[in-house]
Amino acid sequence: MHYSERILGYVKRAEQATQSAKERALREFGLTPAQQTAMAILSDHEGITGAQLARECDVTPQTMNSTLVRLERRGIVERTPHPMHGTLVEIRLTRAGRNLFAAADARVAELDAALSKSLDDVELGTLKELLTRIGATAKDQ
Amino acid sequence: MHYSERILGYVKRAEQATQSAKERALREFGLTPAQQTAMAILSDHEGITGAQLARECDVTPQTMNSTLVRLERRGIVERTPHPMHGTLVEIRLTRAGRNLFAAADARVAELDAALSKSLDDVELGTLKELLTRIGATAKDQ
DNA sequence: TGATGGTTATCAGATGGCTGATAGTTAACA
DNA sequence: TGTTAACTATCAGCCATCTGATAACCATCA
Repeated sequence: MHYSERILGYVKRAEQATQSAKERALREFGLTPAQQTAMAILSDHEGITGAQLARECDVTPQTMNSTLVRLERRGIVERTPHPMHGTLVEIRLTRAGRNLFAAADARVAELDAALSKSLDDVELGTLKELLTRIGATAKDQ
Repeated sequence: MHYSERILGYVKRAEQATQSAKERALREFGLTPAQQTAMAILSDHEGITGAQLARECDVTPQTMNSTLVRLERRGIVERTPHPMHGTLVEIRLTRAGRNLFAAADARVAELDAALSKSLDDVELGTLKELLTRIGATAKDQ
């Protein structure tokens, strides 16, 4: 199989194109795709820890920590030591963070809708299913 | 649409899982996915320039340059000034680079075959087509 | 001829991802 | 009780990627 026809390449190219579109959409908010993803999880899980957030975003705790440092510097999230547990640090969106997220997420939702419109409903479901299956297979390798 | 059901996320997760599998497969050769991709193009395009290689790999010339610096340091590629054109630099795999690529690419082909086996032939074709379409739509955004 | 614009290579600096390592905390159990 | 195992946070360093900037070169055409 020539490398240009490998499924690995198809997935890679599609991801590059879609994430790049997401990056362009987020630029006006000063956010990167990774930051927006972390904020989306945070908006659903008040007071989550960094390690849990990393698992939800499917990155390492170290990667998540570096993202959080940047978001904290800008006053988008705040980290407070857990009241009972000595090691844990609870993470929350600040008020400014919630406002920024609401605006940015609406823009991302708009992009996602535009992407989805290039496929009909059946195709969209098929694509999600096939991507899930091939992702699961990859994890077993 | 809740963020967990967005097509952006499905593509991202699948890419992360498959590229991570590729990274694990390449580790024994001391190569990263980006390096292997550049070597694959080089093996097909003897004497290509950095800018052309960047376009083929769909990255910026700067990104490709940093990858080439690393490959050159390890004696995997060589860069020689174009005989006629003053600015251009021709890039080639060295003999060692060709040998390394042959071994590493066989391993990647094996991984790709394993991933492909989780789908039947029709599904594989469908996946490629849908990924191509959604990627093209993303580029228009 | 010479100026303009497009291409190439490459430096610098930021971000996000990884692995490896360290230190502290908690929980479980012999 | 004390030790061990697991988890958490975080530092350091590497790689890949981007944007922005610079310098050199080439081609075209007024």
